[in-house]
Amino acid sequence: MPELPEVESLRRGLEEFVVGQRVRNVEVLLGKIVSGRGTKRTNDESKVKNFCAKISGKKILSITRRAKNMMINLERGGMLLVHLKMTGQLVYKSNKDNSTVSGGHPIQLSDNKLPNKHTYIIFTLEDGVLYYNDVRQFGYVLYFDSIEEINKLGHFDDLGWEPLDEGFTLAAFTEKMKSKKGILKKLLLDQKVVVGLGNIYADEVCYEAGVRPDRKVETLSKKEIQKLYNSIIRIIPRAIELGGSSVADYLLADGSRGNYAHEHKVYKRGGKKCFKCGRELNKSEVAGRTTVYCGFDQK
DNA sequence: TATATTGTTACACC
DNA sequence: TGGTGTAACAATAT
Repeated sequence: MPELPEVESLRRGLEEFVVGQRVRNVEVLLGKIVSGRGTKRTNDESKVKNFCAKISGKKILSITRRAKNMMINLERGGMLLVHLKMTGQLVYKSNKDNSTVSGGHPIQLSDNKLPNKHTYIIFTLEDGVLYYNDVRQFGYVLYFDSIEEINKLGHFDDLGWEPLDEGFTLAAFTEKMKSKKGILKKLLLDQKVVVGLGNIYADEVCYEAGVRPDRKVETLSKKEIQKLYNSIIRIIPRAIELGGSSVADYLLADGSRGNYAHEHKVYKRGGKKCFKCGRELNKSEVAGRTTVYCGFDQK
């Protein structure tokens, strides 16, 4: 489940390998991935044709990110908007040496041939191949002629603060939380408030802050809001630094696994011992999501 | 074989 | 309006 740290790690890795390369060829193996967002997508042949035609021959200028969206910026203003949703992967494999990518990091794909049955887009670049894989097919890779075209969709309109941006201050966060009601975890998962948290980091943030994820926001003290804020701005960069969380269907740009999973304190640890007090961690459903917290250390 | 899983959107409901 | 809950998307692990 790529959340912000995973997307940012992938962005940084890919940037290093593919920026400056020209796209030689594009092959789309599942049309719906490139034909829209949401649940009403279809395999639209004309959209697929347009997608390939617009991208082929263009040089990759940069890769940027907004929330969990990645933008692969092409020549003449064109760009790809990539959302991995839950199981999307972008894997770059260098032609120069099948076992390595630039930078010398080993690519751990020897027993994981590409393309595989979940490969839906193949971008052939000058020095390698970029694969889009997506087991559950919820993600998308869309082409736009300009950022204005994306903005027209209102795609980014409702996104809240980037947790790493200067605008995300304690004062602003506090004010926002004070204006809200409802379940804390729901607010943390709400991309309209702060972007980038998903089910893993929402639980991790609550644990580190010592606040139960099922607390009502309106009952939070100023100090608790501050703890939550501090946890967000500490955990997100730390996770990026470690290359994101390793989950079963997520790989880094170089094919390796992220290392943040080793630091998960609660995610996937329901029933296991709390690292602080040794008591059994509580697993339940909060805001419609599987949630793990310590009933003793989190108030 | 049934169930849990999860990012996001759509939509019904109060 | 704001907040809640659920379905949908799809395939896999358990």
